Amino acid sequence: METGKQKGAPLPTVRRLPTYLRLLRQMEKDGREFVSSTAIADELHPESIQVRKDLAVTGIEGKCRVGYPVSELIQAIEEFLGWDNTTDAFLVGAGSLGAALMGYEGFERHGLNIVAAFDIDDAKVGRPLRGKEVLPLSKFTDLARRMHIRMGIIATPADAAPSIANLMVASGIRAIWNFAPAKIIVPENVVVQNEDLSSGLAVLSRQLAEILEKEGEA
Amino acid sequence: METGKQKGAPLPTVRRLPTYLRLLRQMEKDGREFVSSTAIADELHPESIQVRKDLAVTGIEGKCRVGYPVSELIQAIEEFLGWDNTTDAFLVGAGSLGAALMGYEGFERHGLNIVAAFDIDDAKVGRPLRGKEVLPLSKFTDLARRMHIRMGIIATPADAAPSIANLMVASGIRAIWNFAPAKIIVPENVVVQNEDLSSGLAVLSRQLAEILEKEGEA
DNA sequence: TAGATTGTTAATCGATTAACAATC
DNA sequence: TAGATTGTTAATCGATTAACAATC
Repeated sequence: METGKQKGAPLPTVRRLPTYLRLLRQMEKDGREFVSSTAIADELHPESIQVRKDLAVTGIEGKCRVGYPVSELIQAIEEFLGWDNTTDAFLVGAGSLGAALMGYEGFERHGLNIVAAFDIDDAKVGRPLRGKEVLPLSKFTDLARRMHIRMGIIATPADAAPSIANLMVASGIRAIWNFAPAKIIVPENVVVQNEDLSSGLAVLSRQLAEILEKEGEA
Repeated sequence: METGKQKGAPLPTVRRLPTYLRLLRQMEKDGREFVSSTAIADELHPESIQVRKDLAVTGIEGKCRVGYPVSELIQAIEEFLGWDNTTDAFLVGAGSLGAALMGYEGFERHGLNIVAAFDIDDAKVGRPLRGKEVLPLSKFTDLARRMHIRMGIIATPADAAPSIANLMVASGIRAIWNFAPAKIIVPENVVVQNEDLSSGLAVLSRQLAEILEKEGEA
């Protein structure tokens, strides 16, 4: 019996896998059967050694002088990420961000299927959002239980996020994708991925300030 | 004369600064004048030492037995990130993601002002998006030059992203916030921040798969 | 065979965490 | 003073990169 998270693949590796997957699918479509780590690196990062280390987590072995079998690699990455089966998800917050997420075509390729959207605002309930009816929040728990929903997406304003998270946990949700800039607290057996836009903007703003500063000096 | 990026603050620290900023602004509103690293850590992460290390990059010194001056810290973080002045940005791609970004209220607090949206699709041009008219892509360069726009946001489908990036660079844009899942190539004096949703989803999916697997075994 | 490529083992690098002296 | 808190210096940890033997 293990306690805590048993060390699997490094997190940065997991984050890079979707990029490999995208490239590999393109290559498969182009009829390519094998690809070397250097060929992948040429397209994505400069270092092939990182590609080999990353791909090692899938368990797929490459062939000397030939490279990795493209189709097997695709399958293995999908399986590793749990993207080989579709995961149904409920989304809360039928605002513009919610609409964008509902409409994102890429998710189906990632095994994600947002089956329903909920909102606490009666004005939004009942109206269709991206072809699906927006449901009242009061129906969340019952539906989530009946449909065995495991994943929840929070696209509400920040102040609503903590209580929505509680609702999700109470409804049997085990993974929460949180787009609200708020801390949410969940039990040990629930996982959270925070998607905070301001982090990325901070990095970009800082870098922009740096290059402009440098040029100002020069 | 330095070549390459001169080592500033660690990237993870920069990514955490907006979270501190949010908390500090709340505390300022509550009338708090000083805050200790342990008090911040209690709200955000478990370790106060990381807070102290992170805040050190701002140059603000705390007082023993008292903590850090809240208002000074807010100002210093804003200045560090270049959020003390407003940055005007152009957005390309007037789809649902573009609409969500245009409408995100949080950006004004981060010194970001999306002043115009562009689209290559004539059907979208002319119609208002979040209160601003959508302009034809053909006007991008001229307007960007005249308004001295430094930041561009790509919210187009993946296949359009590389050429939009080229357009932005040619128009004097120096920082690109890329929401399309595509690699874009820019010259050395331009910075890019890729915001790839699939990375976050990969982490979440993998973790969900792990906990469900673990329970299945148990 | 020669050479390209993988995968393993070791070295480096950077960030986090720990220890502790300094200070009010 | 005693104790809380900072900031510095050192230790640990984890990821990336390098070196190189194994293989086809």
